[in-house]
Amino acid sequence: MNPPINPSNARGAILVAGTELFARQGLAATTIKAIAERAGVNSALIYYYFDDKEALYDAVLTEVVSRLPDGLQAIASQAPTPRDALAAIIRGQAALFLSEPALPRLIARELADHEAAHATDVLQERARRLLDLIAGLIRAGQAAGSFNPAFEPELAAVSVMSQVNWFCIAGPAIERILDRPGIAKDPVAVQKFAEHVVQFSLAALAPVPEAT
Amino acid sequence: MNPPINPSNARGAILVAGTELFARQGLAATTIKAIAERAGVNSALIYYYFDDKEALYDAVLTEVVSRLPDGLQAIASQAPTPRDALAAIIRGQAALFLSEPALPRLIARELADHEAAHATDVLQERARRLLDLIAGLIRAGQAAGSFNPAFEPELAAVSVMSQVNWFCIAGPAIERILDRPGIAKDPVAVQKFAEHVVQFSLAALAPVPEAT
DNA sequence: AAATGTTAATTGAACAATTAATGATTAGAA
DNA sequence: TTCTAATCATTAATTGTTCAATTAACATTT
Repeated sequence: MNPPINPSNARGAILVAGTELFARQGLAATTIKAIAERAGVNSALIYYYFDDKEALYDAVLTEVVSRLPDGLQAIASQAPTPRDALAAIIRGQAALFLSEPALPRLIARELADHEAAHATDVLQERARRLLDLIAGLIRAGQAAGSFNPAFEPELAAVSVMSQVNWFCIAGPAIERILDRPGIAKDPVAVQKFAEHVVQFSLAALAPVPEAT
Repeated sequence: MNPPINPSNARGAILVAGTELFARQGLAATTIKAIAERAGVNSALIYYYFDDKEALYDAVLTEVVSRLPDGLQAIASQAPTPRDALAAIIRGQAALFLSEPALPRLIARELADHEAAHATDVLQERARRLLDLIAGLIRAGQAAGSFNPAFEPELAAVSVMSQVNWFCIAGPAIERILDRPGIAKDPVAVQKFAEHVVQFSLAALAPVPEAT
């Protein structure tokens, strides 16, 4: 149904250019002319393929989101225990942000623009499935005695996801603040942080050992 | 040095209107005319008080940030233990976002715009102080044996802060996804989540009880 | 108190540049 | 030929910004 985006044809080039510019500058600050120039295309051609600027923005957003692999459900169900499943999801989410560099910035903009939300449905549906998956996993782990039942599963799921999400969205700022250049875009460093999140989250969810 | 912003004079009204509109729509999507109308002021007056649109944006950003109470350092040093200090900081950060509703959205935009960053210095300096404070606290707790020394203090600090930050920035989306309206703006609900973050983070940082 | 001069605050009108969007038109392929 | 893909030229509206002119505020002198 969705032909894979091909930058060598005009429509694909427009989508690619739009993705980069919208991610970098946002909807309002990005001009149709700039997208056309970057795509090596006449600006009127954009209106041949898309209704208007907003429609192109929506198309970019859904394109980026739908290009993401969504095997997280499968990955989780393959894992032997809730702990392993959770770890795999965290690693997978980090890999996902690495695979699509425009994603964190587009998400940050959508969050800030939540009133004039654009392609919220597709983005939000994905987020919902992910949160439900994690919350269910935590619930299962609690029932099995491998997670601390004191936590509300939904809130704990937010805690888990927020770490990777925030790290990727605030990446450039974190690089400067911690004075560790590359930590947010270097795949090794990102995966290392994901590993830290795994340890941190599993430690948080660990059942309390019959404390006094 | 900074007279408190007074919405009853023109300059203050412009700053207030600018804060709301910039937070809601961003720099490029917000027009000078819209700010002037909202402030009940002629649009040319904006150029009497500020050099240009960007200067107004910078002024808004520094205004919002500098209005924030920054007693976190004091709060932390008053706490008897690193655990208490960390808990107080988490609660304080949540209260801070509640006190300044425009802040999370402005931050999200600055993060997305990090190349064309505007008033990064003032915002970043605050973030740096906060992260350093937390990392130092974690280090101290590790040295005292009350925190698990396996964690890198800086990364653990990011993990702690990211939860509240993400919750406040992604608030409206979380409301819809979890189908819990009000959870992101209702002070009680936000403080409840902050309490969850305290429990989650302290559990994560707890020293391991001599496991096999 | 009244009048005056001086500075600050505010406005209306206009400008130049940019922008999104259209419609007519043309090259190329099926 | 007929349909798709692409360009050119243009438009109509918006935008940030400036500037001269006007009003309000205020201290000083009469």
